[in-house]
Amino acid sequence: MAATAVTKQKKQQAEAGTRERLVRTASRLMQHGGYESTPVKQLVREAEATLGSLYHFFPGGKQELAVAAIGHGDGEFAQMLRAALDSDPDAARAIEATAGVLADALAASDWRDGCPVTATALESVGRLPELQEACARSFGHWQELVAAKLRASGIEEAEAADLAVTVIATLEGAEMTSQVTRSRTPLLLAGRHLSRLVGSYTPAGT
Amino acid sequence: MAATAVTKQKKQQAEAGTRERLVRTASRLMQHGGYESTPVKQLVREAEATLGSLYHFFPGGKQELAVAAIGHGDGEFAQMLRAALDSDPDAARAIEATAGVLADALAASDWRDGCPVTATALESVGRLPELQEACARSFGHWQELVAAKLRASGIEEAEAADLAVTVIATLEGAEMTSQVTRSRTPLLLAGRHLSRLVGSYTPAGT
DNA sequence: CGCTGGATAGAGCGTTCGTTCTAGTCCCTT
DNA sequence: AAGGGACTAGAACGAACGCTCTATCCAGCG
Repeated sequence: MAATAVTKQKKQQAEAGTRERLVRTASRLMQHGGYESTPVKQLVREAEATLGSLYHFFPGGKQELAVAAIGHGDGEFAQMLRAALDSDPDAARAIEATAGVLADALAASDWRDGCPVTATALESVGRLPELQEACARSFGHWQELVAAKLRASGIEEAEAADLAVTVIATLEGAEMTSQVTRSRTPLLLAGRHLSRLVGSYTPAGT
Repeated sequence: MAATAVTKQKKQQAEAGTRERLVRTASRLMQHGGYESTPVKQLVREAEATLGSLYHFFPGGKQELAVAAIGHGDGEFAQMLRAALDSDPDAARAIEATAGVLADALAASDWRDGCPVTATALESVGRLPELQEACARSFGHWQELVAAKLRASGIEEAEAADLAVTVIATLEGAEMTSQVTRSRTPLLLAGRHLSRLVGSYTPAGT
C-alpha cells in the first residue's frame, strides 16, 4: 500500500507533463467555446499530445477531461480573485478593483478569455451531471473567497455569505455582457455598483 | 412594389405555421443547450417540420435560424420583464419581484428554462459574429426596459442607464447560478440586493 | 540482459453532423 | 383546365465527431 503510494507519486511526476498539458489546454479551449464546441482532436493537437495519451489518462474520455479542466479553471480563477481582493483592505474597493482586473484581462485577450466555467456550466445543465456539479463547486469556492473578505471587513457572517453569492453572480453576468458587447463598461459598472452595495453593509467608512 | 408587399403579407400568414414552429422550437432548444448542442435534425423533428422546410425558410441554414430564434427569445423575455416590472410601481420592489418570477419559472421547469440567450451568447463569442450581435441586441433591449422603469421612479437619466446594465447582468448571473446549483436562492438573493441597490438611488421612499 | 508495464502514436471504426438535391404536393392565378 | 410558384419531404453526401485498437517506445527492475 505504502509502496504503491510512493510509486504512484513518482509516476505522477513523470506523467505530469502530458496530463497537465491536456488539462490546461482543455480549460483554455472550454473557456472560449464551452464543451461541445471543443473537439477532442483539436484539443489533443494544441496540447501536443495524442489520442492515446488522452484516453490513457482519462479513461472516461472527453467528459472526464472536462471535469478536470473545470477544476483547473476553478483554481486559476480563485488565484486571480485572491490577488485582486487582497489589493485593498476595504472590501468594497477591493471588489471594484476585481471588476477592473477582469475587464482588463478580457480586453487584453480580445474579449476571448471570459470566465473559465460559465460557458461549460450552461451547456452542462441537465445533460452532463458530473460537469454541472464541478461547475457548481467552482462557484461555491469563489463565493467563499468573497465571503471571507466581507467578513474581514466587519460584515456579519450570514449577511456576508448572502452578499458573496450576489457578488459572484454579478461579476459573472457582467463579464458575459462585456464579452458579448466587446466593451469594458458592463464590468466597470458592475464594480461600481457592487462597491456601493457592499459599502452599504460595512459598519464604518474605511 | 405595393402589389408584392401585399402578396408577401399573405404569404407570411400562410407560412406562419411552419416557420414559426421552427423558430419557436429553435429558441426553446437553444435556451436549454445552446447552439452547438442543438442538432438540426432534432430541431426539425420536434418542430414537426422537415429539412426541406428549414432550408426553404432559412437559406442561411442553422445559423440564420439561430439568429431568428434569439430574436424570438428576446421578445419573449422582454414580455415577461415588462409584466414583472409593471407589477409594482416602485422600481426597487418591482425588480425584486422580477427575480422572484424568474426563480419560480426556473424551478417549475426543473431548472431547464434559463435565459433564452445566455448559453448561445457565450458560444457565439468570437466565432459566430451575427449570432453574437443578435445576443448583444437582446441585452440592450432588456436594459432599456429596466432603465425606463428606473427613470419612471425618479432616477436621473444617465444613472438609470448605468444601473440598468448592472441589473440585467446580475439577473443573468444569478439565473445561471440558480440553474447550475438547482436552487432559487441565488436569484432571490440577487433580487434582494438589487432592490437595496436601486433603493439607494431613488429620491424618496416608495 | 531481457522482461514488463506505463506512456505514446495515429489509423480507422461507426456514428452523427449540417447541408444539398431531386421529387412531389398543394393552392393560387389566369 | 392548365401552369407556376411556394412549400413539403426525406434520401444521400462529405466532413467531422468521439472513441477503440494495435503497434511501438522506453525506463526500471530482476
